[in-house]
Amino acid sequence: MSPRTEPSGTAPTTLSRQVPEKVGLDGLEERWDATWETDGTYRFDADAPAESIYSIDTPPPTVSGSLHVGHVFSYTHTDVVARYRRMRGAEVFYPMGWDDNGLPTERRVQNYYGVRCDPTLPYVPGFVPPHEGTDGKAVKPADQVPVSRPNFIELCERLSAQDEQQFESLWRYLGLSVDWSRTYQTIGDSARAVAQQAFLRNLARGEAYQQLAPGLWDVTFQTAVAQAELEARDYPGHFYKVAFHGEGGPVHIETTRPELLPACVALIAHPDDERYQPLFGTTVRSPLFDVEIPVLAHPAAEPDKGAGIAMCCTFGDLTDVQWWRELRLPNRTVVGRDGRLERTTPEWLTGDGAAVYAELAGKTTFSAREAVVAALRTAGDLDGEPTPTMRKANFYEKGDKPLEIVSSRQWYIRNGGRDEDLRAALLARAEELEFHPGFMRVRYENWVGGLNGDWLISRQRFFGVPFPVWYALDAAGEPLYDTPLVPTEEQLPVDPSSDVPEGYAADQRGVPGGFVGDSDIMDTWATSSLTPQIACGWRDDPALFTKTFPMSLRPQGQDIIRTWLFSTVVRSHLEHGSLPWSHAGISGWILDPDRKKMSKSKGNVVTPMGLLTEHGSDAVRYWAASAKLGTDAAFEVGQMKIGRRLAIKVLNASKFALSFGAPDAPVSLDPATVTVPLDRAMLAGLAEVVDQATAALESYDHTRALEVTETFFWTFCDDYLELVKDRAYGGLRRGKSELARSSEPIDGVDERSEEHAADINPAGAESARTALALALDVMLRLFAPVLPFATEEVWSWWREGSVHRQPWPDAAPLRAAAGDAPPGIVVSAGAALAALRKVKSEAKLSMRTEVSSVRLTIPTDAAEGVRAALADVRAAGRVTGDLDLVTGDVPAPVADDAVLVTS
RNA sequence: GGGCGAUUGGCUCAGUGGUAGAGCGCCUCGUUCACACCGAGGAGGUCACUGGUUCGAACCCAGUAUCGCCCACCA
Repeated sequence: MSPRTEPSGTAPTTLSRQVPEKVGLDGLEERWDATWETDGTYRFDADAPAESIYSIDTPPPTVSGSLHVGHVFSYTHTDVVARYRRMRGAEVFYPMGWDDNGLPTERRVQNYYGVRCDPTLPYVPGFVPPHEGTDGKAVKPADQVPVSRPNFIELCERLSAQDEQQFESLWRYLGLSVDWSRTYQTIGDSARAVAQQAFLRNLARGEAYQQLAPGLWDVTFQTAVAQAELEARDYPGHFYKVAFHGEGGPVHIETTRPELLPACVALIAHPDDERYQPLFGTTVRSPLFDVEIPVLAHPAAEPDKGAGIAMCCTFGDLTDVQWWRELRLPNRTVVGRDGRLERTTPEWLTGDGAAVYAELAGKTTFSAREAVVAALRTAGDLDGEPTPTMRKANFYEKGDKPLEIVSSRQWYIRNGGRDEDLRAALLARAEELEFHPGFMRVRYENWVGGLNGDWLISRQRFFGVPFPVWYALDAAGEPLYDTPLVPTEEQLPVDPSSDVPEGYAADQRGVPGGFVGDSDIMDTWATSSLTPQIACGWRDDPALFTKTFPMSLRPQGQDIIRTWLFSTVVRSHLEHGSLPWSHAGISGWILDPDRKKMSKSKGNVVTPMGLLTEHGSDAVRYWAASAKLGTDAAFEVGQMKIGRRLAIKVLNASKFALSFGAPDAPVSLDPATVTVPLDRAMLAGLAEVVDQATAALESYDHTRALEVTETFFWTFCDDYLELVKDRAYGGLRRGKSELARSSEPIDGVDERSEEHAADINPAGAESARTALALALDVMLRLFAPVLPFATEEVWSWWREGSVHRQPWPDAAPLRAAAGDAPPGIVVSAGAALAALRKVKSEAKLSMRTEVSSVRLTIPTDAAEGVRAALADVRAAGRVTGDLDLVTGDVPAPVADDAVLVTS
C-alpha cells in the first residue's frame, strides 16, 4: 500500500505562513496534475492484497471521435467513485483504455489522410499520405488515394496515437485520478491477442460458430450488421396492391417492395383468418413471373395489416426470415451484396418469367421496383394506385440506406438468442449485478428477453481484430469452412492475411491444396466486450488478473447496456463462469436546455476543454457530480458557476480559518482543546454530515454526499465562522473597542470580564481555532472527490502529503470531541444571528452597525442553544449594549425594539 | 404498440405519509480588515391532471396527458 499520512491526530501542524495572501483557482489544474504525476499519487500498487482492490472497467472512449460534454459528465462520476474508494482505503485499479478499433477510425483516417484501403495493393514502405489534417473538411471519397491494408493500418495507428495524446491531456486537466501508466488500446497487440484468444476458446467450446445464413447487410459499407447496431427509422414508401393468380380468382396482397416479387416463396395469412382459410394448402401463381406459390398459415401474420395476407420473399424483412425458417421455405434470394438484383437469371424463373427478370438483372432495388411496377401495371396485376406510406425500415446506425437481407457466411457467438438455458443464465447474471440506479436492470432484461438470434461478430472490413483462423483449400481450391485451422494461444496475435498456419508454407496461400486466411474482422463489440480481460491482464499478467477480476465497477452510459454491458457479461459468463464486475454505474445523458439529447448533428456541442478552462475543472466537476447516476442532466453553465463559487469559497474560507492566532503559531488539531459548547456542537453536526455522506457514497449516491457536505459548509461559513471569528481572533487583530462588551459568560470558561472573553480566556480562542482546523480537515476530505484541485491546494498550505491519499473522514473522533454538547446550538445561534441581521437589513444598514440594545425573542426549545453561545451571538451581531433574551411562542428568533447606532 | 424514466416557484433540481425546500435569476440593502468569482434580507409554488386509499398525500394505488430514452410480429 502506498504510504499514508496519519488521520487527523493530535500532532500540531505549523504552516499558517504558507497560506497565500491572495488565493484563486487559476492554474491549479496544471500545477496539481504535474505534482500528482511526479508523486505517483494515483499509481496502482500491484502488490496490494486482492481484498483491498477496487477495480474499475473504464469505458475506453473512441479516440477517432471527439470528446464532448457528456464524456466529461460521466467520467467525472467514475472519478468521484475512484477517489472515494481510494480514501476509504482501497487500492484503486483505474486504468484508461482507448477505443481505436473499427469503422469510426477507418472513416477518420480516410478523411484525415485522404486515403482508402484497397486490400489488393502491396505494402509501400515509407508511404507519405497525400493529405494531413481535416481543416474542417474531409477528403472526398473520389479524391482518396488507394493504399494497401498494412499501410492503411499504419495510418490508423498513427492517427490514434495522436488522438490519444489529446484525450489524455483533457482527462488530466479534468483531474481524473487514473493511473496513466496503465492505458490500453482496443487495437493494440495485447488487446488483439486477448480478443483472438477469447474467440478461439469460444470456438473450442462450441460457443462461436460459423453459419451461412440470411442476415442484415449494409450495401454501402458492404458488411454484415448485428442486431445491436440496428436503428429503425421512418422511411417513405408506397403500398402496392398486387394480384396473385389463384384458381378461384385473384388473391390481392399489399407490399412495399414489389421488386422482390421474383423472390416470393409463399403467401401467408393468420391461421384464424376466415377470409383465407379456404386457401391454405392451395397454391397461386405469381404475377409476371408465373411461379407456383403456396398459401400458408402462420400466427405472425397480422389480419389487420394491409390485405391481411402477406407475400413472403427471401428476404424483405426479418419476418420473412422467420417464416422462411419456421415454414422451411426455399431460398430464392435475388438481391446481392451490392444492393442490386443478381445479374444471372435465377433457376426458378423460366419462360416469360425469365424474360421479365432479364430486364431487372443488375438494377438497384430502387430501379427494379419501378420496372416491376410498370410491368405489373401493363399486365393489369396492379390493383389501384399505390398509396404512400411511412414505414419503419432497419438501418445500420452509421448508414443511410435501408439494410438488405442477404445470405452470407458469418461468425456468431451464442448469447442466448437461440438458446433458452443460456438466456436464463444470462438473465440470472443480471440479478447478481448491482445496477446503479436499480431500474437500469430492466433495460438489460428487456434486451435479453427480446433477442432473436445469436451475436453476429464478423465484419467485412479492414481495420480491426482479424479472426485467427485459416481454411484449408481442397483440390478444387474451395475453402473447407467446417474445419478451420487455428493457431496456438502462444502465437497470438496473428493476422491470417499475412501469417501462415502451422504445416503450410507461405506460397500455398490461395492455391488448391493450400490454405486461405479468414478475411473478416471482428465486430468492435467483440473486442470491447473483453475490456475487463484486456485491462486486468488476462493473458499478460495472470497475477494481476487474479487480483483485479472480477472487477468492482463498470461505469457506462445507458444507451449501451444492450451492447457493451450485455456483451461483456456474455463473454465473462462463457469464459469465466462469473460476472465481469459486481456493480454497474449508469450515467444519464446530457440534454440541451430544450431537453433534447445533445449531439453533434444539432451543432450544439461545446468543446470540453473550453468549458474546463473557462470555468475551471472543479467547477465543471461540481456540475457533473450534482447529477445522479441514471438521470439525464441539463447542460447548465449556471451550475458550473455555482461550482466555481464553491471552490473559491473553499479556498477563501480555508485561508480565513487558518489565519487566526499568531502568525507562526501551530495549528492545533487536538480535540481536547475544543471546550466551548458552540464549537463542540459544530463538530457534532459535522459528524452527522460525515455519516450521511459516507452512507450516500457507499450506495453510489454522490449527489447526496455532495449536497449534505455543501449545505454544512455554507452554514459553516455563513453562521459558524461569523459567530466565532471574533473569539478566534482572540483580540489579537481587532481593536478592542468593538468587542469590549462581548462579555457574556462562555460555558466551560469560568472568567467573566468587561474585556473580550478571549482576551483573558485564551481557551475560548483556542477552542474556536482548533474546531475550525478540525472541521476544515474533515470538510476538505469530504469535498476532495468532487473538488480535487481546490481541496489539494488548501491541503498543501498546512498539511503533509496529498489530500487524495488521506483516509476518508470518520465521525467517531468528531463525536468524541463534541462530547455531550447539544447539537442544536449552531442552528439556534445561527438563527439568532439571522434575526439580528434581519433588523439591520430591513433598516437598510450595514451588517457592521452596532446594536446598542435589542430584545431577542427565541423559541423555547432554542433557548438553551442561544444562551450557550450568547457571547458569540453578541459579537457577531455587534450587540454592544443590552440584549434582552426572552423565550416565546415564535417559529424562529425575532429581534425587535432594536436601537441601532448609526454613524 | 410495449418497457423505463420524468412532470415541484421564471430556470436547474432536492424532497417517498405529518403545515412545501435549495441554488440560480429577480427585488431591497450593504460591503472592500477571508471572499465583488462578495455578504445580508425579501418576494415568488393550490408539487401536470382526474379519481381512489388514509385522520392526513408532492410522496401510496388506478387512470389520463405531455416530454425523453430504449425496444418493437418476439413486448
